Amino acid sequence: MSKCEHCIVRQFNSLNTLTREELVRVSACKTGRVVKKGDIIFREGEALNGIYCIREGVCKLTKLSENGKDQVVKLSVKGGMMGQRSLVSNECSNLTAVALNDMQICFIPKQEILDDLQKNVNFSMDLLKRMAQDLRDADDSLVDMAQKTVKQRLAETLLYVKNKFDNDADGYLALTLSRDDYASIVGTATESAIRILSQFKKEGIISTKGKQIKIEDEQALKRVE
Amino acid sequence: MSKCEHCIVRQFNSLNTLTREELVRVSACKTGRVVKKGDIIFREGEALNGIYCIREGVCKLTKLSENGKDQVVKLSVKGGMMGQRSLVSNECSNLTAVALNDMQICFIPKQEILDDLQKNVNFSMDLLKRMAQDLRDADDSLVDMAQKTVKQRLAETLLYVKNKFDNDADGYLALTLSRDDYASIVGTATESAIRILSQFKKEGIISTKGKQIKIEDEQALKRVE
DNA sequence: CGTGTTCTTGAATTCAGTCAACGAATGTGG
DNA sequence: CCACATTCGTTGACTGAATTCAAGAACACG
Repeated sequence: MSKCEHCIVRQFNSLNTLTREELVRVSACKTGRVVKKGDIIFREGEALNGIYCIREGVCKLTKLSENGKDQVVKLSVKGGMMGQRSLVSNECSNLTAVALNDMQICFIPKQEILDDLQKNVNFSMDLLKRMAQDLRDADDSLVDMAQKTVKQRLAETLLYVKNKFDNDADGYLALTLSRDDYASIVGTATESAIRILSQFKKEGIISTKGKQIKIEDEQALKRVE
Repeated sequence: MSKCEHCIVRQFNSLNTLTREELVRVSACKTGRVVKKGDIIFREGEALNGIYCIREGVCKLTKLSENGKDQVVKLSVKGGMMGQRSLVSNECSNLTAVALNDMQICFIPKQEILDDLQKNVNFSMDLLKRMAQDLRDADDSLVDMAQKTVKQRLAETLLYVKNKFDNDADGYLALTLSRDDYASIVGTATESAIRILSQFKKEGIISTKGKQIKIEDEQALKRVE
């Protein structure tokens, strides 16, 4: 298994602030894992005992609402970390992580990270900064969720996916999500999401091929109200 | 002005992890301020240059959505801190703070806090923990916002206010909010909030006297769906 | 091939937002 | 202290948005 100190993915997250020695120690106790599309990495309510670092692939972090529907709270991608929040507050996971792709992830045990947090101010400050950013993002999403229509949120989600994952060679969104996933990100019923997508299609704003989506008129999406 | 090292409010927030000397230094550079009900403490987009510590009173943290409506993201109370997120990520404020009561607040300049964050691991870890908790709360709210009905959210808000602020001598909620505030917490139109409140009233779940609200049947509120 | 999942559409219904109007409460200046 | 203006709370009627239920088509997979 490759070593953390040589891992390029690290540059995208807080682990980049660790010293060489710290990385070597982390590397020594980490474990790798391959995850297939659709697999659950961890579940809401589960004790995590460490953090995950995503080497490859994408996953969704969801939370089950009381009415039994999953709500996607965040998408995590290559270079991302998962489980920091639970680790820091010493709680069980608040979210469920499900792979949207085939993935490769690393697991770093809790104690190692806690030690580094205590000893390396750069690390704790970086984690603090990223948590602050996550908090801002969450607040922004909250406001969108509360104040915008399903149509607006879906338009924003499409733009988000395009910006974050770009297009594939044919111009389709590089990250392919099911209609269900879209609905669960936007916070609506699957049929509602589908209905709006087909409306966008009719208006020439997007085109589709199976579950793949191509954005034809980005400006129009930005103008949706 | 009273000194931080003697301030009892500190025990409710991260400042409690500071050493006596650090507190003395903080105390020396802090400034106090009295804020009247309805006053704006800081605005979205404003540079904060420090953090606020609430000595007395309650305020709402809101964010303006694109459609021009304010959404309440959080209520901050006695002992709470505001502005940490912006300080940590070195950004302008993401939220507007408006006093719901007459308040007393203290302001501690940025540099002082940043120094302490660098030097005192207990402090940075505590802040990290609290930020993690805020993030969890935000995620939970997000899911509620996305998946629950206005009625459910309003019921939860009433329960939240009761639990967090308790009742006054007559059994009315100790924190009196305007119908507008309730609507803005729940993320709905004022009339919708009013309509549901009068429905609760008709069902004997709550009673009202002017803008004051008394919860008559807490269990019924918990059962709302 | 079936068989199950995912996608799609229709119709009926419920939910929530908007506009309009009015009374009650609150605050202000004379 | 009163008259006025202003805000806040309340309700009705209407419209549009979104959910639900139902059913069929397309697709994926063993």
